[in-house]
Amino acid sequence: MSDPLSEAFAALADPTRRDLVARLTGGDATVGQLAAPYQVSVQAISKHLKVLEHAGLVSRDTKGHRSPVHLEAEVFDLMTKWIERYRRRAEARYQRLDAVLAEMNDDEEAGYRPPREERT
Amino acid sequence: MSDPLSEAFAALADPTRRDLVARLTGGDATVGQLAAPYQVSVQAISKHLKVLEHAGLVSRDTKGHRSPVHLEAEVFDLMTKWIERYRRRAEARYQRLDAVLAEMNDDEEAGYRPPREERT
DNA sequence: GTCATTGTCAACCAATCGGTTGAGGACTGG
DNA sequence: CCAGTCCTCAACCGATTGGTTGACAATGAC
Repeated sequence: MSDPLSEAFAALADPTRRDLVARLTGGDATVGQLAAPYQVSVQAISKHLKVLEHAGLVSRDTKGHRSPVHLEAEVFDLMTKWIERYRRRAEARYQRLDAVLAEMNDDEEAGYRPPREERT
Repeated sequence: MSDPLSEAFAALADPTRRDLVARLTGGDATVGQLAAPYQVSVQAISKHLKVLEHAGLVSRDTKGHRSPVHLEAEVFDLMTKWIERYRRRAEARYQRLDAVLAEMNDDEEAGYRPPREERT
């Protein structure tokens, strides 16, 4: 996968993982505590946490087992920024089309650079 | 997949699809125009657009073929709200832990409702 | 030191995904 | 009407995903 934004979005595309994140806003928790309410195996939750961790949404105090998991705010910012940028542009185009034409022409359409690097 | 938030996040987990969205902020476009810059087949892009459409990020004027695709802002809001909610809580916990304890206790931890419905 | 608890690793499985090719449907332009 | 263009549908393929079970490493309690 490799790029941070893809990993972050993919991590939150799963309802169980979103639920884990939601519950972690209530405070750090161990894997066992986190796994308890679900019907799937502890191993499955462990995998989910690994995905969230790899995406940078969550971190662990690596002190042996029983290690608490806690939320990281940083990557949320990344996503918000991406979404907000395009959302605002989409709304702008919709609501006052001509008013934003100038802005548009600056960075879009002219000299398109293929999809390898993110249009950050 | 079924739930809107999962579909939206999953749709944006792919770099090509994010790039399509980014380009559509520059204005509506046909499938052919959208597909041109990439090296993959037109059919592949058509599939990507179907995913974006199904997620509600994009809509099409169904008038036959050569139909333009355009961005929908609404679902972006959904995602932003979800992310912002937890991001803010994560930051709050991190920066001024005790100040938010009251807020936390209101809706978390007491009476956990298993993961079927989203913790909206 | 012993032993139960906690969590991860590994192998496997069915389902989904992103891509391909091939065929065909539906407009558009003459 | 006919030809060509634009797009989608269908079938297939390899890789990834979310889940399982089983084994085992490491910590904590006594």
